[in-house]
Amino acid sequence: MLSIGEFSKICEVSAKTLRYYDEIGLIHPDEINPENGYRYYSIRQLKKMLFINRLKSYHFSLEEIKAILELEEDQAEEKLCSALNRKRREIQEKLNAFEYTLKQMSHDILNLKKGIPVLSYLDNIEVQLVETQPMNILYMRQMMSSDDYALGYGKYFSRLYKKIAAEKLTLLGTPMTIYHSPEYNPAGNDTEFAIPIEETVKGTRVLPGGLCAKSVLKGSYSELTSVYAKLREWVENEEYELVKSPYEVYVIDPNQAYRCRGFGYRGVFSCNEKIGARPRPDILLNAP
Amino acid sequence: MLSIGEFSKICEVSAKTLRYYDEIGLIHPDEINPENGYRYYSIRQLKKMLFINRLKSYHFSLEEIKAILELEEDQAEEKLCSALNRKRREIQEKLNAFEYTLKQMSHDILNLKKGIPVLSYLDNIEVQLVETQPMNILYMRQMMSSDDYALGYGKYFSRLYKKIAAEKLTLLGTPMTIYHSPEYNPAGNDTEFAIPIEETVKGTRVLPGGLCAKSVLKGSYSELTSVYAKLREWVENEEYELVKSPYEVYVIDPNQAYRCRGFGYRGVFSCNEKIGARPRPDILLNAP
DNA sequence: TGTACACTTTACCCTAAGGGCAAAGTCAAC
DNA sequence: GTTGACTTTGCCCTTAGGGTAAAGTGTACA
Repeated sequence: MLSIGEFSKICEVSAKTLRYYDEIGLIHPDEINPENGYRYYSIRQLKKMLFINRLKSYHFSLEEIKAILELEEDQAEEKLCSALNRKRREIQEKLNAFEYTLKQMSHDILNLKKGIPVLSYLDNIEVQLVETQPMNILYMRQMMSSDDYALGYGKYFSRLYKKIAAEKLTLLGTPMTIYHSPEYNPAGNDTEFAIPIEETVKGTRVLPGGLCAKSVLKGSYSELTSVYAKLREWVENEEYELVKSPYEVYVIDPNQAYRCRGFGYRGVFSCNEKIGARPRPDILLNAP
Repeated sequence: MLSIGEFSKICEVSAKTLRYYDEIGLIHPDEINPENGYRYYSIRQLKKMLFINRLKSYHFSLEEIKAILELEEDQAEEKLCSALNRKRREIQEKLNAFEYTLKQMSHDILNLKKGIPVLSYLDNIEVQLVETQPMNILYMRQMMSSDDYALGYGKYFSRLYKKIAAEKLTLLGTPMTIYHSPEYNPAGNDTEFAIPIEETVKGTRVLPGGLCAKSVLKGSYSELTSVYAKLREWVENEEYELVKSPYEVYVIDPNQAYRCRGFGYRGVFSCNEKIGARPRPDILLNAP
């Protein structure tokens, strides 16, 4: 039998870690001297420890590893395989996120070298007050969690486009999303996907016109929340008040980088100076 | 002025987070009502908050962000730029690590589908007892931290190869590393890089022959520690004892995946049953 | 004016995977 | 018998906040 120090050196794992793993029930020493509490590991346990290390290197949490180790013999292989596949997808996603981050960072670094501050685009966001006309839209309304959005844009817009094609309707503009939830909630947002069309059929409604604060964003999605914040800032400064669901119009394809975001506001100069924390979606909704 | 709730919604950051940032001195509300302690943020602070969010998305820690925010005006741009470059390299490294992990996982998954257990290679590690001959080696000995190894192999071996070329020496084998530290220490290991040659010149020594436990690994570096463990297991079972610095011979290029690892052991059947926790580098060192 | 409810405050405990340190007990070698 | 290496448990620490509670505050509405 090996003492904890010997076993730890063979496995290249610290003694502290081995004690911790014992505590959480991941790997229990084969023998514990009842007199002094010394832990003794058998060489048989080496393989288990190496397996744990392997799974750790695959970024499984200790809890996940414990679950894998406790699998019944007959289904172990199958479940391990599916766990590996799941984890591989997770890592692939993180990798993609890193790639995206790298792109953004490179963009910022390039700008900095040219002497352009990182957040300079904020000062370039122009907010305009516009009067919009009512619009006939084909829509689908759906609760969307924040995870759903990436896939959701493609899914729902392509459904709408299919319907337009199938029923030979007349396209009048680019797609848009209308956010009906009073505030952003990662768990779920009442989201409306819409495309302006000519005909009034089942599944269409009129998006009313009116006074609207408008900004056009040419840039990546990550800057969208800044535009949102800038619009709010403008609205506060100009002493307007948000009165209906904000919406975005995708000037180019939603999977591309050009977007246009608008809010519906009521032009009431005498109202309270702060933006209503909860927009009241009851008066009018304006288009950019 | 905006209450914490209003500011939090505009920035899409939780109120709890804002309080935390106040506590650690990252962003302090412009005004605090001395009567009730209510925090009030000005719209001017929006930009700072958006900047913090941007840096967070680049995986800067809050401490790093704080340091960046506290930079003097005149050097801010330059230091920000270098911080971004540093962080970009960090992320690139993580990305590379992820790519490597994905490769390994795919390899394991493929094996599992064929019915081959993940750690099956462990059972295929053959340990042999061999008698080796003394060898003349050209060497460089260096303290190496665990971070240095990736670059170190290339660096030191290429120096040795350059010397061999410059002095027209005769190559007799592939490169090897000898680990002189009594046990693995991430902070620094006494490491010897060596290449067997014919001539006895300055910078050569004789690597003594003798009894040696030998394993050949065909596989990725990540499996090396398992081979190390397997060798120790074998040595214990056969009741040998480690007596000199272990070493590795690179059958193919050290940047490729074939390696061969050997230990020097003294064939003493009567000695204690456990592997010495610290090998005693004083008797003999054997070649595979 | 009273009440209900939304909002804010501080305070305390929790996370994952151990690291660091201290005090006390134990083991093996000399 | 002594020394030094090893082991034990226990406690506090780490990141970036999340969750909850109790108490105080602000505002809209009847």
